[in-house]
Amino acid sequence: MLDVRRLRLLRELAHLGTIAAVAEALSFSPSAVSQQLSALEKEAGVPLLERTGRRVTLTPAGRNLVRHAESVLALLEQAGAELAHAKRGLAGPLRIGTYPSAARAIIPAALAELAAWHPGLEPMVTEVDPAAVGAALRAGELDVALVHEYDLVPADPEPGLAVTRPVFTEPMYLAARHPGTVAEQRGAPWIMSPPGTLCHSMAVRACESAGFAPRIRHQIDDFTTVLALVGAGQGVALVPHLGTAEPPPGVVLTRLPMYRRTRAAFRAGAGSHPAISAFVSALHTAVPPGLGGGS
Amino acid sequence: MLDVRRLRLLRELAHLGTIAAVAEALSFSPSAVSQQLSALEKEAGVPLLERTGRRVTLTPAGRNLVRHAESVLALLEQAGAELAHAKRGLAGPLRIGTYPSAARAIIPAALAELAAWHPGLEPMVTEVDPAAVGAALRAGELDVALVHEYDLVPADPEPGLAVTRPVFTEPMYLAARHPGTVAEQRGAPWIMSPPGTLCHSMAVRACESAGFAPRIRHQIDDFTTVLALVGAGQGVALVPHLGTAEPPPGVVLTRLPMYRRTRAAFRAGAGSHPAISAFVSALHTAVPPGLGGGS
DNA sequence: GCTTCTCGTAAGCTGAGCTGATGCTCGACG
DNA sequence: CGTCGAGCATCAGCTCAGCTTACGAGAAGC
Repeated sequence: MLDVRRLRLLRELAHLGTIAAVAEALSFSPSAVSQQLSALEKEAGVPLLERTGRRVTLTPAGRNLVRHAESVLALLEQAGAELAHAKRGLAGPLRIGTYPSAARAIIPAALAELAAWHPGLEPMVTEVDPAAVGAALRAGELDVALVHEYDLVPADPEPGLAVTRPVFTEPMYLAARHPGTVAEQRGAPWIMSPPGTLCHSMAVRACESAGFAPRIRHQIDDFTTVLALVGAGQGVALVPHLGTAEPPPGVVLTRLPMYRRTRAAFRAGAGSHPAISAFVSALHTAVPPGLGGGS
Repeated sequence: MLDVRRLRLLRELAHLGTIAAVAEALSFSPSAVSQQLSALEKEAGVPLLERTGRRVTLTPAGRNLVRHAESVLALLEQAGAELAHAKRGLAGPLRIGTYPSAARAIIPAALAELAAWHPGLEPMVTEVDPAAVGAALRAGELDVALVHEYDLVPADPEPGLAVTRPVFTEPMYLAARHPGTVAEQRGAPWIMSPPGTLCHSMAVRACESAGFAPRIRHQIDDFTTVLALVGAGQGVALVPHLGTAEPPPGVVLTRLPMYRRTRAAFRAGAGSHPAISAFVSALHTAVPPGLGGGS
């Protein structure tokens, strides 16, 4: 019988690419991961890893095994969730990951709602880098996390994870010193999130679909700072609704026909976990009027 | 994350009823099983076992968890099977369980067939009590086993196991000193297998459906002995075709409109294991003409 | 009442699996 | 072309999960 702990390591390897990263994610030493994967190969009887250069790649048999591992882990997750259903009175820690603007705008109300219904639950919120959310969920460091996606940036579903329908949908705004459209900002300096983030891709694609490549001057992630810079005449930016609370004087927001959708993500199979579904309903209740769920 | 080894113990407990039996089946000490199940309950956070008198029963939550455990174990089995597919050249041991008459009649030819196609395979045949076959398969002592069922005795599908379509179907015969029907043997002494066996239930029900309760004189399992007793005038009996090779002088066999079907059984998920499917095809090829597969 | 069967607990030991150190190989860079 | 760093494998050593053995308690059967 294949060892599930080892299958988990293999799955992480498939996602993270290197043994060192797997070790980092699960807080082991790389040596331990290497040993366990060797043991897994031995019990499989088939080579699963291939040393290519100074990294390892999965063989086709390995990738196939990862597919099965995903199913097994999801099933175990589901079993755990049903077990939690049987418990009377939800209790214990619930580790929540979120991105900054949601943390400010939605999370407090959602936690209050959650505490009202399930006083035994101990929610623990962590602000996490959206890019690392998947790994943190899979590694078991988080139970549920808020993730977002943009109209222009298709969110590829991460294997091993599942998401809810959108919890809320915000319109995007062009933040500038005067009202206008994106196309009219062809020559203006832009303020964007650092490359590699979803926000960055979204803004670049918005400009491209308006027919130009943006001239990027500042790379800032925090929308409050972004708006301050816009107010200081340093450029223009795209900000989602949650980032527009109290715009500084001089900043004009023009609503655009673009949206950012926020969903809750969790390990596949954990969707029926009572604590997670309770949190998701609390989220839905806590959404400020005007930001309907959308689909 | 729930521990799969422990889930396996829980599943065995659901089937076998007592911790001692589980320990026996998996060659542990009862203490070890008890400890592991306690640990499982602790990580589940819900009571799974209930002490009732001097045994334990599963709580509803426990039974539900067993359902999930079955799925997980089947999935792991399937993953192992696909892994074996990736191996070039089937090799290694294949532990086969069988009941006596099949062992004599079918197994030798099937093994020859199997060896011709897969010389690397090392089949190991064990004659096992049909009642214990399920436990032996689940405990991993056997990989595949021949099991049979009778027209009159519905075989309830054992959870955690799967069976093939019938490999062959034998007619049943009435063995007596003179040709005749079952109904005509109302007053005769009967020779049957010991109570608790499928053969026994089958014979009793055959008599009942002919309108009488049989007078049982001898309880013998081995069909060669049974026929010898019939020849010695000790009674009449029902024997399947495979039990009728070389009937002793004086014994007359009358074919009945009743059948015994033989199938191969294995752990759920293992049906796609190449060694098992190879054995099953070898079985089909080795079936003597006249005993078509049936359905 | 005594025996027998069952499960649970305690104590002690063994081995799976972890860490940390070391060495090798491959790619990047001056 | 040599050096350096990143990444993986291997080895030695230690720790703890989990096994066995021993014992006790409670329930059924004679």
